[in-house]
Amino acid sequence: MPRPTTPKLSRERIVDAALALYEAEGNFTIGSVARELEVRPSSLYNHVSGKSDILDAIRQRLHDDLASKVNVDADWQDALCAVARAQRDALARYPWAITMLAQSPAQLDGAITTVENLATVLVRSGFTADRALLVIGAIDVIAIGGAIDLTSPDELFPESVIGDAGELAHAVRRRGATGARANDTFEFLLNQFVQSVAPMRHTKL
Amino acid sequence: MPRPTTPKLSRERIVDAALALYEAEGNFTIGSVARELEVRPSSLYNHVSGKSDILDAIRQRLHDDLASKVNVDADWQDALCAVARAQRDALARYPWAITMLAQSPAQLDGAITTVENLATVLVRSGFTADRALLVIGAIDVIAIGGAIDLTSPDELFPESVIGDAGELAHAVRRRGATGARANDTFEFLLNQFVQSVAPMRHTKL
DNA sequence: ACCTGAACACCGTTCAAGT
DNA sequence: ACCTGAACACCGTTCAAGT
Repeated sequence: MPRPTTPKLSRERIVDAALALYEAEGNFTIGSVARELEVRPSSLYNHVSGKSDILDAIRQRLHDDLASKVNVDADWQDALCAVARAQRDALARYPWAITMLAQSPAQLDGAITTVENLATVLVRSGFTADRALLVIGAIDVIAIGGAIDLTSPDELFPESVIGDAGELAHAVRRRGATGARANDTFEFLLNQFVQSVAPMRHTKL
Repeated sequence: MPRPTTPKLSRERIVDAALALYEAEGNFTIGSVARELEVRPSSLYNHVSGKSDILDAIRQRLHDDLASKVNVDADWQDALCAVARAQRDALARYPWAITMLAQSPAQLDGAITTVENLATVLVRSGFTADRALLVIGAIDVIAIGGAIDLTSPDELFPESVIGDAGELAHAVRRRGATGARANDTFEFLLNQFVQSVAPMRHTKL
């Protein structure tokens, strides 16, 4: 049945399917997307120019997702922490995409509005524009690093490799089990950093 | 000429070639490695079990590289900064490998000795073991995030998307051009963090 | 306008055949 | 023990052929 009255495919449906497969399996092929949409692989090329086009669309969509999560109606500490957490969580959902997302952060879409909003909050709170940019950049680094750390194995320091003695052994063994490490690290770093920049307001560099 | 007196291939030579290709091109195929070594693709399978085996070997090697770069004969601030910078630089050389490296940090090799050494320095300087682990974890997050940030385009906020007005426009325009942004951000974050943990020594949580 | 089937170059991998 | 060539299943992509 070629040429149905209502098209079986659309760019959006293709990107949806690819993203779903990516979330579920960690990757996708043209063939798997086609199978998902009950279509032959070659059909996709009527709507997208190729796999890289699909990847671009996914990146676009993830960036929009990210930008929409930011609430800037809080004081500057909360705004910074909220953005950092939202970004880390969003990035952590798609660990395979972290590098991809970081490669072209602004440019495309809502990413820049996030930055603009944050900058406004910071300047309003007494940061110079230069310092605001530094702080925002640092928050980004924390979010990205935290996201990757979140995808690491729970025990960054497994028993087998630590042994029973040494400074680490005891401390590591004291810690709760699952997923806690990356969260603790992230919150610790984020809080330390945000606190540390508080004195930067209204002072000369 | 099958079966030369001295083998043309070895596991080491294969990994060397793959790593070189990865550095140069950002990826490698079994075929490209074989061509580099003037051999047919199937020959490789006498020395490695497959492409994933080569990737594992590369990861192994990068981790060893990382561990060897750490000097722990400094005071704790310098030790932390040195490790962070060494890790960021090493990771930045292989942006494609960052996720891969972060996935299995310890386990394999010298990575754990880096952590042990750092922990020793920190505890000697008055940190509890628990806090030392948190600090080391945070340093890791900073290094990883900083490495990815380093691979981002120089202008995280390109002119085209910023416009002429707004808080950002002026600050962005004031900044020097190339590669400076990521470095500034990294050093800023690193210094802020290291300073912020100084008061943690010899105090109760 | 949109789906299809055949075809192409390429990929990783296996394995019997050579020496 | 180690390299080779043929073969396999799979990948992304193109394009003439259908309606």
